[in-house]
Amino acid sequence: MTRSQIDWALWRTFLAVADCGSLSAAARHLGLSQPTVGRHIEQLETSIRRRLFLRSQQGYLPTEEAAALMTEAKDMAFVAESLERRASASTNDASGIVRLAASHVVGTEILPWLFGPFMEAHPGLEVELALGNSNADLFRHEADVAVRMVRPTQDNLLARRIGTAFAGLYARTEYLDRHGRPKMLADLSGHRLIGPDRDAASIGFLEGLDPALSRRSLRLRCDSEAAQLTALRAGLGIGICQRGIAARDASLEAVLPQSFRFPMECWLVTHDDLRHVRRIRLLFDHLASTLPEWL
Amino acid sequence: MTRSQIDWALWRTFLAVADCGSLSAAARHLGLSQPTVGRHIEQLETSIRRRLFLRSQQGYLPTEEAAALMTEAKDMAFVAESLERRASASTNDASGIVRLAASHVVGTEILPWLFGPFMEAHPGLEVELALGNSNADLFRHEADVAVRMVRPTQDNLLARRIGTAFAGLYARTEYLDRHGRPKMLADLSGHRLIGPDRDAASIGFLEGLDPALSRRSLRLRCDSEAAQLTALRAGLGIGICQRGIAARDASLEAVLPQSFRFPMECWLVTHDDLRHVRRIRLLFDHLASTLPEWL
DNA sequence: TATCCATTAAACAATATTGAATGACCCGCT
DNA sequence: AGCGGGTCATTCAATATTGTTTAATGGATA
Repeated sequence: MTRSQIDWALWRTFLAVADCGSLSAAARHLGLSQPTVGRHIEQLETSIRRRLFLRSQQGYLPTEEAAALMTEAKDMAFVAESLERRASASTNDASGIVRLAASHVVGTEILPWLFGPFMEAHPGLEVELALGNSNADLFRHEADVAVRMVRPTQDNLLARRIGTAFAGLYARTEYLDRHGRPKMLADLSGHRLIGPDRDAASIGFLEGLDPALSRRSLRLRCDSEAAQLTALRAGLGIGICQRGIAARDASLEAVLPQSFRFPMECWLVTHDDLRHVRRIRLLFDHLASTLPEWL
Repeated sequence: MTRSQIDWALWRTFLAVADCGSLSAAARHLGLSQPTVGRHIEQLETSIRRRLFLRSQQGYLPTEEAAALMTEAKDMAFVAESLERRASASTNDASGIVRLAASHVVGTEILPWLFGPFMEAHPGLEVELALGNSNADLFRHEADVAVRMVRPTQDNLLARRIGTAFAGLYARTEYLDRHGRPKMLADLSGHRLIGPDRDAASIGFLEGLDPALSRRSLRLRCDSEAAQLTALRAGLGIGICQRGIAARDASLEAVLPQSFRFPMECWLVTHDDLRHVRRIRLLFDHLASTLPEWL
């Protein structure tokens, strides 16, 4: 069943020391004393017969071996946190914490607008937003519900198709007034284009749309879509934006809307076994009903 | 960083009690005494202000709330185990435990044959086989390396395409002697077909190949592919089998090999950050070089 | 160079955790 | 009905863990 011999608590202080960089800092963070934290590390090191930190008067420096364990230790922390969160609220109460994962853009541009009436209706509920682009978050227990733009493949996930978001090219009206409005795709080459930097997925996606849209053809490159959006709004050039978001911004104007438009399926995802947890169900259903009109 | 307040060790005994069904059994299993296990549960329950077990003289029965936490608690155990395993062996030693995930069929029919020379060459290495059909195992830290028949979608995974395995219809020669050899697809309907039971993915897949292959057309249904294979070998009927496996079994004979043959990409997958861990790399490379000829 | 602020390490006392032992209970079996 | 095997709860002493305090060390700063 459980074959592990090492006290799980030791991993927790291991993580804290590695993150904080010193016994003392970790101790403050964990609410323990510096000697105990030191003893925990000692204990862990003798258990695994391996040195995890280089000691110095300036703090504890993780060895390579310790660094290799960090991702897993973090996972452990995620699970613990999630476990605690789920345990602290009843299954069928409309109270507790719900953690929602989404991309930066969706999380900043759309979601906040949807929470007003929801939080009004359920005063006991707390919502946490975990923004990022990884789809791993549901698996790593970083969130209870996720808004995703790709169809989830994993089983043991409950997914509902919310609708289709369309993305297109947009630019600030002032920019277009000054630099002209492209009439055809070829006109784009003369423009300041905004797009991804080194994110392989996005670049590949862009080139798939039109081979002319290589990475080098972009004048402003940034992997943060939120920053790209702000750049658009600042009038720096032409870039990709979701139609729904652009539509709600009077300063933005569509560019070549008929020749450049691609759909993105939008999915709402949660863990299978959380289906019947009241607070999660509430958020899930609320998003399912309100999100579509924002796409 | 770590917002959890609850001692991680408590979750460990929580899991043990829920799994074992009683304080005493859990205590034996954990190497603790029955009173401490009881105190742990008490402590956990007061921490989360929720009752996790129904007490009785016959043992501790998990409440619904506790049941809802089980998957996560198990995940925690997986991570802890994996952490311990990875920590106990040096990054650049050819020693320690490597855990390999694969389907039941691959794990029973192919992999054992590949380990001989490998374990000979690396006496310090221990190999664990985690057989199952879920692709979640890498994520849930159940394994270090996985053999998968679908292209892995997650990022932060290192995947190498091993080759293409072909699957086709096969039956035992005796069966075909007695019941005749189908000459065309339509002939199949008169035969005893062996296939999946309720596994939605497999059923959908089968129907996609040929609409005639509905679930009802199957005479022996079982979700275990290994059992299907044994049924084939027992001469119970016609079923799907990987070409490589069937080729090594003289009693099996291909059925309609030209009209029914579908490819499955075979992938070797590991975590990104484990690329440089010696023992994992060794297994990965060994499989990459020996597996293709067995497909 | 002297001082201050951070760190780790060591020693000892306070505290919390644990285990052993016990009694009470329930179930199934003979 | 009585017995054996399993369970849980309680008590108290043994033990292990923790915190406090101290001293020593290194780096930054004036």
